Amino acid sequence: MQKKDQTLHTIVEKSIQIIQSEVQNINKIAISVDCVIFGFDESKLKVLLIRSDLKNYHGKWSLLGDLVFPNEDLDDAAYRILKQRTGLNDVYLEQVHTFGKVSRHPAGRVVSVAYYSLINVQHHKLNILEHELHWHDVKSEADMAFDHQQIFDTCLLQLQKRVQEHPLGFNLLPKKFSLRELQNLYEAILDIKMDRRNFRKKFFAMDFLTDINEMEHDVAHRPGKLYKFDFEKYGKKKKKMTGIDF
Amino acid sequence: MQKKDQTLHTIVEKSIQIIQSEVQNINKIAISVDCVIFGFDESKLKVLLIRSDLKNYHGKWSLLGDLVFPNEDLDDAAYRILKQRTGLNDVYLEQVHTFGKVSRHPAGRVVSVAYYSLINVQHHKLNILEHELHWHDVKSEADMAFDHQQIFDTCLLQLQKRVQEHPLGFNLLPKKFSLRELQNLYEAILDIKMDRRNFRKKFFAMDFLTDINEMEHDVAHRPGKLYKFDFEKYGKKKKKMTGIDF
DNA sequence: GATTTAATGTGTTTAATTTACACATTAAAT
DNA sequence: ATTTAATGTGTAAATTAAACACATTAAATC
Repeated sequence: MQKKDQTLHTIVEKSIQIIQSEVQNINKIAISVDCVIFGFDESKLKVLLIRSDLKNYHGKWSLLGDLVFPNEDLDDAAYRILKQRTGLNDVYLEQVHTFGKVSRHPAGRVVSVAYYSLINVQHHKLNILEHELHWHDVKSEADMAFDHQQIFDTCLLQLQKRVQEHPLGFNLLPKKFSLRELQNLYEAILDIKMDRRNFRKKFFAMDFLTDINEMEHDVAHRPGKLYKFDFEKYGKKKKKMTGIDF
Repeated sequence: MQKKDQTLHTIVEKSIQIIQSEVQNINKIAISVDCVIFGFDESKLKVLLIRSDLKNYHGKWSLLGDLVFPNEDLDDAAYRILKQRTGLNDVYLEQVHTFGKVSRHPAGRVVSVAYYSLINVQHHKLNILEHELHWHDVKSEADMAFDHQQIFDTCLLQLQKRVQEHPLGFNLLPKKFSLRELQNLYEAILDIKMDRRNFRKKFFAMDFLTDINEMEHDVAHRPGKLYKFDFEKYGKKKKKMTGIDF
């Protein structure tokens, strides 16, 4: 355990050196990506955080990020981090905002491009204990390093907005899900309660849910039917969004 | 004229050198901002472009951009460009997306943060002829350098979305405007026709337009009433946007 | 100054969407 | 057999969006 801490510390220190060599003396700007990785577990929206081990930020939580390589596309850097930390390919990933205040990073000038990502926690069983990773409930405040709280807030707001306009949410669920799970998901993301009947009516009216004639198992009450989201069908219809409303 | 061209050419070559020194040898990443500056004139949505003078892109149009200084906040860099090119302070400015493909810029690795800006062309009478600046109608295709077409498209889409959710559009209009001008603006931005009566009804129902008891002048028909947008009143109400719809 | 022109200003009806709301049913657990 | 905790279902009311036509006004023209 001590040895692991030592290793971590070394890695972190090395990272700092790299960042400093990026920005010191030559007085240039380094670029990093930070990923807000969302998961959904036990009807709660979670975010994947890692312990920071920088001097000034010891014990604080940090988003998952890294410097962008000079010969690496920005998006590829974000995918690399996701792969490293979760072992997952083909995750939903979306760029949100770039944070570029001069003094946002203690090690020097680092401009950070923020992404959020949606993963199915069922598929992700690895690496959590290996690194000091932790699924944090978004409703409880985490003590975050740097400007990571701001980055997180921005990404959560973006997710809340997007999830009402596009069927992103399904990336957080298993392929097969009940309508209760779907509603719990929306309620967790938007932090509101919804009427069950109207919720169901709305989704059935959209006509993108396929009844797969299976039921829930292992629930201590009447089991619900399971559905899949028909992405193909969705892709064919395009919604014209027209309506001034503010 | 030849002399001006010569000067321009020198400036451009110097820019290239700077960019190259940013990225060559040391193999680092440079950061730039590119601004999509929108204006509204003669009932048409316009974008401010400049002639590119890079070898490979001679004669093509380019967005207004520059490298970010190492000790300069990202947003400040965007404001600096706007001030330089339009002479305007206090313009509406919003970050949209960061473009970071390795090979997007011919001079080396440059990651560019795209912003769009909304200005009132009435206030902007300067600098157009000085530089090779040009207000380009967004509905006619411009032959653009680099990936600037993509950056522009992304920003226009963002504007179209935002303008339906927030009262941004007024930044493109004079303080006092008629409802026809307002409708022309929305029709130009969204590239659709709207019903005049329903449009008026909607804006009156919002109750953010102040009747200032003035009329249009110099129109060859019955003059309309002029209004102001009450930003203060708007600031007090906050719209809950809740409704899954895709 | 009479006429033409090109716009402004105004309401109602219909359709579509959203919201509010209650009870019988089911499978598992006790 | 009973309790528990959820599923599954429909309707009425309210709100919002869409379609649609005519009298009025000031300037420009004849």
